[in-house]
Amino acid sequence: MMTGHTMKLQQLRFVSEIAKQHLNISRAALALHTSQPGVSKQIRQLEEELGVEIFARSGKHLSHLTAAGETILAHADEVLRQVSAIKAIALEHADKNAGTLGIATTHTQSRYVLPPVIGRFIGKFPRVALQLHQGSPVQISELAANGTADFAIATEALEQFSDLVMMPCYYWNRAILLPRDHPLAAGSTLSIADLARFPLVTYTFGFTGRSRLDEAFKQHGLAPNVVFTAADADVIKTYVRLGLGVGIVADMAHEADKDSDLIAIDASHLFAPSLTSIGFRRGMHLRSYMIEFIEMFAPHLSRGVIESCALTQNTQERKALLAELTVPRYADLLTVAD
Amino acid sequence: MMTGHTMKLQQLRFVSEIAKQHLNISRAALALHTSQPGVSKQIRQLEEELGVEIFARSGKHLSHLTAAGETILAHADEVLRQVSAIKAIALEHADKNAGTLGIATTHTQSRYVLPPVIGRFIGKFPRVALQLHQGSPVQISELAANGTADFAIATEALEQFSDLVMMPCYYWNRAILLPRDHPLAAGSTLSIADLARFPLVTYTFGFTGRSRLDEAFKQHGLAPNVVFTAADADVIKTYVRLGLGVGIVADMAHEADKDSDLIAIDASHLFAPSLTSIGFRRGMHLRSYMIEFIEMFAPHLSRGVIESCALTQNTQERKALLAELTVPRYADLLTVAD
DNA sequence: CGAAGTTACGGATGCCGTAATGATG
DNA sequence: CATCATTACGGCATCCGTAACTTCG
Repeated sequence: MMTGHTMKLQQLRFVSEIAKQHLNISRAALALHTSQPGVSKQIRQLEEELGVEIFARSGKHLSHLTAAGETILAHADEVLRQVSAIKAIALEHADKNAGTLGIATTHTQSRYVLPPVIGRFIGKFPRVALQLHQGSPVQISELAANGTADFAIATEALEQFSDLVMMPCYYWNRAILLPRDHPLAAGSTLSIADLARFPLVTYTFGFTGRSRLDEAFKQHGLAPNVVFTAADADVIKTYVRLGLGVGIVADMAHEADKDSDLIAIDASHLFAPSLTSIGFRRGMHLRSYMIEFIEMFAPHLSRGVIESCALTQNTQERKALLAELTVPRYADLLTVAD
Repeated sequence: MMTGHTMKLQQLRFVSEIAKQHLNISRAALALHTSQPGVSKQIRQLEEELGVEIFARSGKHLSHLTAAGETILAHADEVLRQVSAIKAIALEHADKNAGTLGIATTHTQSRYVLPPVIGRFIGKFPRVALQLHQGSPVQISELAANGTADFAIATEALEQFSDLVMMPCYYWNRAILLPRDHPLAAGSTLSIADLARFPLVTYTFGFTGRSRLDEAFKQHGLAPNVVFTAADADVIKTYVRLGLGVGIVADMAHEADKDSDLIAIDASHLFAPSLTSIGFRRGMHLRSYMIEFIEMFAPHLSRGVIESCALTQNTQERKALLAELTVPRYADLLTVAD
């Protein structure tokens, strides 16, 4: 018989993973829990069947994707997306209300914003196992993009991943936290210049809208004296309490009851608002409880809008869809929820 | 080890083909050149792996698709489209200018319209093997939809197939063909009523815009006396020459030189114009010579427009794209070509 | 020499085809 | 009883993992 060698899904997985692993077959094999030689051979078989090289070799290394490979990769990824959609659909129909939900997000979200949402969620979907992954915005994006998590929720650096569909959830701003005996606690309305005069304690760069903060100072030609940074507000508050400096945190992080020993001053007149978004892989099948989660988290995102976004290939169209939404501010969400 | 049973492309092919064959596994097996038991078993395995029934069984028959099956089918079809795109891409890169081009069309097109186009095409692409499939409009659609042909070119009944992307090529109308000694040959401008008074020879219903013709008579409350119908204009002309009646054929079918023994009268004032379109499977990868073929056939369709249409999922958007085109009349195409 | 890809080989999985069985109208 | 799906079974391809080889920096 002829060596018909009909294309296999595995082979497409291999192609995709090799590309994802920067053309390193060994890494790809590792990531897919299989052997290097197996991957290598399947790739060669696929290339033989297609009659085209997908990867260009220089010596014993894969140097780059060929032109054909570039295009094939895009289609292979699409195939894999569809396949995982099929699996998700099957789960959906096997049991609408059971499954898993992986959320990758930052400390701010998981510590302050998500608890009430997740509380309601597990109340309604007790048989959905929740996994919370915490990390930097970049890590979060990767977790969502590679399927470790279903959703990414964060404020910064998520738009870069073209594989992710991002939807706006709410605008928020900062709160200034002061010890009760701090000089600024007495003053009237705060200015950027006031802040620049004191040591500051805030988020590490890349976290929770830190870049917006820097912009504001820069616009006024001021250099903030940031003496301490942390990735999470709990740590920041601790150091504010020690008198190390003035805390600038997301307003979500201020808890009136537990932080009553600190003075909190709204700083929305000082900084441009930041936008927190939720994202998921393009073309991913959203299980119904996933959609409900989004609705709980961001009530202005309705099932219809979400599904349209999930299906729309074109980034421009998606933007148009989303532009019609009225995105709430976090403070307003709170009053509604209570 | 667990029986992991990873989903196979074959299984998706089976699902798709069974659905296409009206839920008849035997037919599907036949169509895919394999055995019924094999197909049956693979389907069960897939269903087992997914944990969902795709097909609902009533006794020993597949009665319908389950809800899950409906959705899964759509994704399976998409996977298969992508896979065939990958194959086409490979061919494309293996040799840009070699391959095959299957065109399914009617007699009118293949006999009168296509010859000059195909002449130019094989001049430019001598290493592309051309296959011309002839059939009724419905057959043509099926040939294109199931991949036997790459293109469908026809006037009627192509819009129904949601799997096909149709693009308008040209408007055309009818010519009246008369023997030189026919009474109508002497008269001035012809009317529908004139035609109704004589026996007519024209296309069989369902071919080459026949329905437009019937409409015109019906609008005037007239019943045409169609004494003979054929699927092709050559046959019609033959019978006109025998004096059997007045011929009504597509204007493309009138050849001034070869039909000089007949009187030809333009009938565009009597009938509404018909539109000939070219179509291909949605999402199909168009090889570059295929795009050039379309450009040769319908110069107003540029590569950019064609590719946009091929990629656009949404039917509405496609309509919008096409609405901006100026579709020429066949007669005008001729003068440009010469 | 270390890291990475390819070749060689053996075992086990699993696909497919033939034949037999069961169910349905 | 004819049609169609499922079960049973055996052969054969092929996929994968281990081990040895090669090539490049």
